Amino acid sequence: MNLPLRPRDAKEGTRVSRSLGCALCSVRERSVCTAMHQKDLPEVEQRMARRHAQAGTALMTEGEPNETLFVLVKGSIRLSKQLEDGRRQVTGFLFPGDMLGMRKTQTAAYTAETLEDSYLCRFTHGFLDQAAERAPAVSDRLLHRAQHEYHRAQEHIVLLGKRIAIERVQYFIEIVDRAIGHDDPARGRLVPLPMPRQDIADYLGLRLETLSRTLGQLRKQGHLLLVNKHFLLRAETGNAPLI
Amino acid sequence: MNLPLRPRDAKEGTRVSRSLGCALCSVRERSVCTAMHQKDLPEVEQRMARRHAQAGTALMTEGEPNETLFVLVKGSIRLSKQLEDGRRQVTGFLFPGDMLGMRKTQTAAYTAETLEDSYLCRFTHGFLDQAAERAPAVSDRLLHRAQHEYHRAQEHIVLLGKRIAIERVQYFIEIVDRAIGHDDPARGRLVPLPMPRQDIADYLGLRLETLSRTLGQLRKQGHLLLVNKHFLLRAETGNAPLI
DNA sequence: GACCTTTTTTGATCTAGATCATCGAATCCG
DNA sequence: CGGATTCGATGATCTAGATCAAAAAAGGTC
Repeated sequence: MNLPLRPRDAKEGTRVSRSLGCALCSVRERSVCTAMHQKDLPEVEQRMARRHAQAGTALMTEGEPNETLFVLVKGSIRLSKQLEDGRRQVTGFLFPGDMLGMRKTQTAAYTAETLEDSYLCRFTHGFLDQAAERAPAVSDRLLHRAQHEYHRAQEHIVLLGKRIAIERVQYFIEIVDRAIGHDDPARGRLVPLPMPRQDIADYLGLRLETLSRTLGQLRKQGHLLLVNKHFLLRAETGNAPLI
Repeated sequence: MNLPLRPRDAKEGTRVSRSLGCALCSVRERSVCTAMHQKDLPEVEQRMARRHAQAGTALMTEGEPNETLFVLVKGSIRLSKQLEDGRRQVTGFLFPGDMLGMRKTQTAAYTAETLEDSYLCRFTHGFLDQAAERAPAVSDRLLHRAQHEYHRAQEHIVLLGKRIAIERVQYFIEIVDRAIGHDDPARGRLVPLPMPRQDIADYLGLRLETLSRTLGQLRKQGHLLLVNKHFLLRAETGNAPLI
């Protein structure tokens, strides 16, 4: 089978990212930037910092202060919280268009780390406050995204509180598929899984072994095809098994 | 034992609520209102609606539009989400000072119902937008509370994903104790539980029977004293068992 | 107060998923 | 390239909490 390569080539990424101004940004309509006045974009471009972050970069650390808002342009981020005794819960994943650090905080509630080489735009909250004064839609946009995160968290709560293992795994694949998006029709139903199995298990409240067994079960039942560690192919919804 | 009565008498409640203006409101500093200009309070008082809601009133329904922001002044609220097949997950509880409906929505993500007779202040989002233009702190306040809800949801995710039954129950008592607060020193470590056991179980991702057994276990071990269905007395932290 | 309904507690048993253990497959690196 | 290391899959067994069943309390009603 001919696998599409993940577009993670750093050099190409850099070029693309630098060549596109805000006006052409692929995630503009999902982020705060959409709320800023068109005429302010040049200043926005000047005041914000574009940043390439290698896989594994901590953007925010539980318990430490955070001063900046990040807009994830390309890549993916893992959010997690640590228990006193070392148990770790992954509380969410962020994909292109998602934002991080909607509000300045003294002690961040969670840790955020890139899962793969990623591109981000950074804004200081000082700049955002100014922007909000000129365009009140900026505040609304931040509130909108915060609310959105809250609703995702509530779905996660339902998942952990009420769903059995196989439902959790299916729902997770659904989420990633929707988040990474059908914007590329050539991609078909190929779902990328940029995170290791342990992260998925820690997100789903399952042990690694249970996740592995459940994925195996879904594969045997023809619901999906595990292409490799980082890609799976979903079967058509309904009952047409793959292969 | 001499139990303090729950202050749920509707007539008394009404009198208290009506006699206090915003300036004397017990939850003002926790809600949006703290962000409004002092001189605007008379208009705020005129434009908002005070409301007494009986136990069991639905303030917001999953899937239906919501136009108003509520500030809970007295009482408690249950937030829940329903699965297709009827399974229900309680996603949160609100206590005095908490807010609901930070943003106007076409389809609410969850249902909110009062657990006991409660007092609320209602604001239309139209009014809030005006207030935000005059005082930008209003927007920030809403964002702050939305963020706060998100962080609570993340704690809930950790609870459901990583904690065992006894930890969940202890953590829940801790939350309620902190939320309903130590503002009344005479109350001591008496924790009110305004919700039925089934709601607590549905919040904790446990079956009713498991919750009941776990509470029994904590009681036997001397960590708490079940005073009656709606009140329990916590032992001092550490190891001094009650009784 | 006696009767009925609802809520909570307690008991007996079962099972989904955890835990422990091993093996195979990628990935890394000199 | 080959050995080391990390990551994922699979097998055997165990257990926390679910499920099924029933009794005991707590409320409500006439």
